[in-house]
Amino acid sequence: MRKIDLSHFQVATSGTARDINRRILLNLVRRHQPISRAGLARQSGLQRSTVSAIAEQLIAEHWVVEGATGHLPRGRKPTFLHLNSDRAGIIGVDIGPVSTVIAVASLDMEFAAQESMATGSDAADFIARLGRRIKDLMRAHPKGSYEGIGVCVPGRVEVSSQRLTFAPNLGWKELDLKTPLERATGLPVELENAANACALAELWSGRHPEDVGNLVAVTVSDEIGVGMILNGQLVRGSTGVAGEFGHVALINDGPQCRCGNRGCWEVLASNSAAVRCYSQNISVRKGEVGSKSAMATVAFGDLLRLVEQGSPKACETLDQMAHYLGLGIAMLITGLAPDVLVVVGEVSRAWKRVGPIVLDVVNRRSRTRAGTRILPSDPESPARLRGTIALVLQKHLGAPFVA
Amino acid sequence: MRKIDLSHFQVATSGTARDINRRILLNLVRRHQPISRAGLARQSGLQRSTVSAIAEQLIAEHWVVEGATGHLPRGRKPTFLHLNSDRAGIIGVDIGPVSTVIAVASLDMEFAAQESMATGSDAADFIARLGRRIKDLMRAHPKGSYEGIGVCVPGRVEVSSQRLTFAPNLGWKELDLKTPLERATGLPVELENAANACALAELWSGRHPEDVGNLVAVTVSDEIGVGMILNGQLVRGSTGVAGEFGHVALINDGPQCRCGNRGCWEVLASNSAAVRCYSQNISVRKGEVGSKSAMATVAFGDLLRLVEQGSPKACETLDQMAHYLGLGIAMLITGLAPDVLVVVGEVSRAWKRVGPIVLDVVNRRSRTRAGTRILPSDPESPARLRGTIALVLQKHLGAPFVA
DNA sequence: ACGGTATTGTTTCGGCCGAGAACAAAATCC
DNA sequence: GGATTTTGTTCTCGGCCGAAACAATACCGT
Repeated sequence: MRKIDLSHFQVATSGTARDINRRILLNLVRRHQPISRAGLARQSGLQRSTVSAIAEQLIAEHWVVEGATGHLPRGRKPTFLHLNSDRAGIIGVDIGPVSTVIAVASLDMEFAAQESMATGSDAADFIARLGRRIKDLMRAHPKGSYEGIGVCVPGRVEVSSQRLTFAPNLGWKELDLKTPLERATGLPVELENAANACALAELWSGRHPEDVGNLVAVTVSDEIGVGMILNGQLVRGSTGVAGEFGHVALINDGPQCRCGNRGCWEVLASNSAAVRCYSQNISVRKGEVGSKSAMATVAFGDLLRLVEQGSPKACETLDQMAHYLGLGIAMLITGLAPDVLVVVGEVSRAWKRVGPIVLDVVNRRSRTRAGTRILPSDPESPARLRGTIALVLQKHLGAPFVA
Repeated sequence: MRKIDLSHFQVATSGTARDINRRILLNLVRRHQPISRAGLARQSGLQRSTVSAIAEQLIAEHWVVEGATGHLPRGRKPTFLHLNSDRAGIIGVDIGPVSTVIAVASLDMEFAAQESMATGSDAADFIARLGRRIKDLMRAHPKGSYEGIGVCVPGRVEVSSQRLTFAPNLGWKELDLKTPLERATGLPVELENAANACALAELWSGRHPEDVGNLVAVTVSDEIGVGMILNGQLVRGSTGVAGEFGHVALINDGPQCRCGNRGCWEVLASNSAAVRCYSQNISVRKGEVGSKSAMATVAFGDLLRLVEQGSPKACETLDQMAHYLGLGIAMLITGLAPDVLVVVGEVSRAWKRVGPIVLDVVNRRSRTRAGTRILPSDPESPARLRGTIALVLQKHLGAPFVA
């Protein structure tokens, strides 16, 4: 039960009931399609007359379409309803430190096109180029209409103004991406942090059969980000800085983190932490401590390849990374007890090796396992990008804001 | 924006709009009383006619009463509306390991009576005694009617069945308190974990001028519990086991915790941790390591008294406890970025000493302070008990569940 | 003193919406 | 071919909000 926020509430008007039931039916169609009007009435508890009226609206707006007629042992044939996934397209933009991916998806979250461009350090220039690329992409993939643009960034987004407030990896700070992009494209823009986007992707794309209301996404790259969905909705904190569990110190007197602390989860279990650890490992071997050349040559992808080839040093490094990953994950599970925890990032490619170690640590660490399923994100499917689509999708499929 | 849970949703009926607006108006009366109907219309954005209709209902049900008429420079005198705090009473029950407190409160969360009884280890006997005491208390304080009973326990409550599933301190396990108590008293019973109750207490009792939507309560006793309110609502996790941050390991190779881990926050910063530390401290002094007699004599309250008297050993112990408290609080602030974090428990009595240490640790630890205010709970006002009242109150004042 | 004006609270009407019942349509079974 | 069953539509009723008109008070300036 939520407390009503008296500085930001929404009264009910005569159209509120319709809005609520409309969204419920749209979700039921999405989940159970193909489904008849009578089926919807059974599933929802609404009267068939009400369902028919709402269905008529949804069909008129092309959200759903009538499909084949079904077949029953008795009685009149039902006409099935489907979600009209081609009603409109959604643009997803995943801004990374070096390159930015732009994609077109349909309402069923399937991608129709995908291309990438350099990010660059000049923010104004980037926004201009991005706007042009998006317009070109829309022209190349005519979809009838476009619902909006979802954007994710590796940084923090201020929750009310939707401004980017903190993105050390991009070299920008205090930037308004939303307004110029909306002006350039004429579409509504939704901005979100990358880890949060991953959490949304898992929430909305049907990998989990039953509905999960509590889900945590851990993104592992050169940073560690955490996106939390609790009570079925994203937790942003009042200022948008929630989820910085990557900067919780897990051990005393650990390595120095760039946040100023020592022993942060991020400085122990991120990709760059693994690379640093590996470099030191082999440098020590070769007696060239601090050698810049050795440290610069290995990327995290290389390390994973070395593990596949059976390099003992690389395996040792990865196992240690997995151990530290487990420590942080154990913290999240004991504290938040989600139904599902997904690990996103290149490590998920080596989950056959990493997974058991993480699970072992978590089992030893968290008293009440809380039944959390720990899953690697599908490495083939772009989690962040799917999240940007979900970001736009939830405006239509999410629960309406009332009271 | 919340995702609609298709296995547990609520369609809108013709009465839904009224329910929503009614709750909003009731909250506005609570916040801004005394307030006229026209004032409510301005605050809510509803039409005066709608406000009048709803006000008529609320007055008929004695939720609000008409009070004095106001005075304006021009125009008709407004008739002020007040919350009728004596409409009904609420019973609050705070079950502790040794004693249980029962109280009667009015709708404005003011206590009219308060008494305590022994808890005991026989659960069935306890429930029977509790039921009798509540009925006696209601007879002694006739309130017209009673809205319900709020109960908090130092343990975990399964979220759907409202059964007590885990309460090591009480010696009970897997117990249904709700059903027998409802049968005995004829009132609806709401059961909740103690830390969650404290969080609710802070959320609903007007210590915070603006509405806070993100709030964390840390209860420090012989255990450490965390109650989280994010996006304006309690986070229980799907099984009701969220908030066990007390069992996150903050240092490597710390003392053994009874949960099986080492170095848990709870084993470092709880009252019993401080007592253990102090006992070891003075035992070492006196050369009687492990002496049971020395360890048994000191309670945490005694330790606080010794601090007040300026005992160096006691001060040292408390400072260390404060340091570890700060470590855990820093974790919560970096991860959850709440607006407010309240510390509940006997330590809050020594906040003048503890507070600065906690603040210092948090400032050094959390990169983005997120503007979280860290407050001690008022030691005089029973936080857990206030929470049990809030538990019942929110059924009427909380946002309705739709979609 | 008296009309003008501002404000509050009520009344009335129109429109939206869901509930429910009746009805038409369509298919199967006996 | 009629009984039965299921689907989908139509129609009426009651609940509710929005808007506007109206009644009830006050104060102010002349």
